[in-house]
Amino acid sequence: MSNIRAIRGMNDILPNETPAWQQLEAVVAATVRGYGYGEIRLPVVEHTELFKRSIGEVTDIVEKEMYTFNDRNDESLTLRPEGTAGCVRAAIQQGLLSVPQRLWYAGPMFRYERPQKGRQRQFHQVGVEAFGIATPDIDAELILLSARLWHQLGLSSSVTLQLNSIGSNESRAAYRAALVAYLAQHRDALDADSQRRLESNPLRILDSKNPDTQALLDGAPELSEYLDEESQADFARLCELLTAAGVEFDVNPRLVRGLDYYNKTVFEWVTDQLGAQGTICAGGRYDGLVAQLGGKATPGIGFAMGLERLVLLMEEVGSVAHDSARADVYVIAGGDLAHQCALVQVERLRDAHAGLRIVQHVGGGSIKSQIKKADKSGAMVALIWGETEVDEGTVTLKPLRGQGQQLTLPLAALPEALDTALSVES
RNA sequence: GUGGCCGUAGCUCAUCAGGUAGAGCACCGGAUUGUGACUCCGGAGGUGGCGGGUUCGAGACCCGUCGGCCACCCCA
Repeated sequence: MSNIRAIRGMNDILPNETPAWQQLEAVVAATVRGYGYGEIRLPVVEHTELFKRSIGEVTDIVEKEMYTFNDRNDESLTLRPEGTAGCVRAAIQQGLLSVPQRLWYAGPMFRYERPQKGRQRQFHQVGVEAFGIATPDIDAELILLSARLWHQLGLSSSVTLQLNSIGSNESRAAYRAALVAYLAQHRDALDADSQRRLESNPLRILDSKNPDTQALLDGAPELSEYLDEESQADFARLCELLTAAGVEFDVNPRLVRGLDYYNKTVFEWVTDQLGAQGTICAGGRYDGLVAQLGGKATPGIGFAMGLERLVLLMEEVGSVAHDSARADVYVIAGGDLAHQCALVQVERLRDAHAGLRIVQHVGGGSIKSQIKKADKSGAMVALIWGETEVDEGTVTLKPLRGQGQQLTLPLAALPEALDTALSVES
């Protein structure tokens, strides 16, 4: 019958792709460390209720994109569609919020969406969250951190920062009413999706891609006119700090968020090099979320970035440092006895040369075919044990790149000879 | 959930008025006795995504289904 395939939208990341991921992950880990953020590791599965209460009941994520199921105890569980909710839950539950906290995490997220470029059903995010700091200096810090990441990854010239403030819940509610009032007068001019959102989530109409809808919005009330004083002041301060730090940004008054918990600062890093899924990183403030999930009122702010999209972008701009070699040294043996002898010596070599990639040929075959494998492995040198070498207690060192000469030497001389061979050839 | 394009060897792709498939790369072996890269020779590998239909006959036409890509939508 037909073979079992991976689940749609849940991709294998193959050995030729993992170096880019490792590169990305290493840069992220080093950068967040440099800002004093601590890593937190969170479950992939949470109570469904957590996401309903944080993301919002009427969002698309909760309504139609979550992997929700009942466990054997008949409890409704959900594969996390994003990381902030779980992070906040853990911070409350583990009592991390009595002092300001800077946290980060990485891992797979799950959303039932139609797969396309830069969008899959299991995808990976890195999230960075800061709790207990209400002032906009932390907003600036997070954005500077993200900007540094792009710099480290060679992506700075490929991304731009979109910035906005969506204000307090009260000011946003007032704006929402005004927007609905305006759009309701022009209901017929709205596209079908926007008409539907008029009831469910009118602010989302602001970032509609429909040109007619966007044109209609030109005459609509502006969110910025409804901002409360504090939000205005904080946003101005944030802009000031970013400018002082030399971070360029575009204020986009129609930038909103698809998750309900955001307030005040929202931002997105976008690129035009990935097609339709151009947001590589997005976040904002969520001052009400901790209290909403049962914790003591604590301000919060954070962002998440999509690792698949970042890897795509890194490949797009050629900032992936790929080295095709899988080995530094390839070990060849002629016959079982020689293989056994080589096996022992190679383990000693690994003791002495930690970090060196030593691949020992297995599965037999002629010396010729083994040398072919050695060549294809990308190794700089081959070590050969044949009958002669075993009898004489020697080993043959054959350089595979450059014009070094092959030589047979006593085992005791091998470590040093290997060092020189590798340093000369590299 | 909607739409467009697509689904032939491991990979990239071809072929043909519909008559039961080919190339390049990769892989394996050989070109005298234990030595790669270049070259030459040879070999293996496909129930043409899956199921049904039309036909004397289908990979080629039709329908369905699954999958892929892109876009809508959504969002990281």
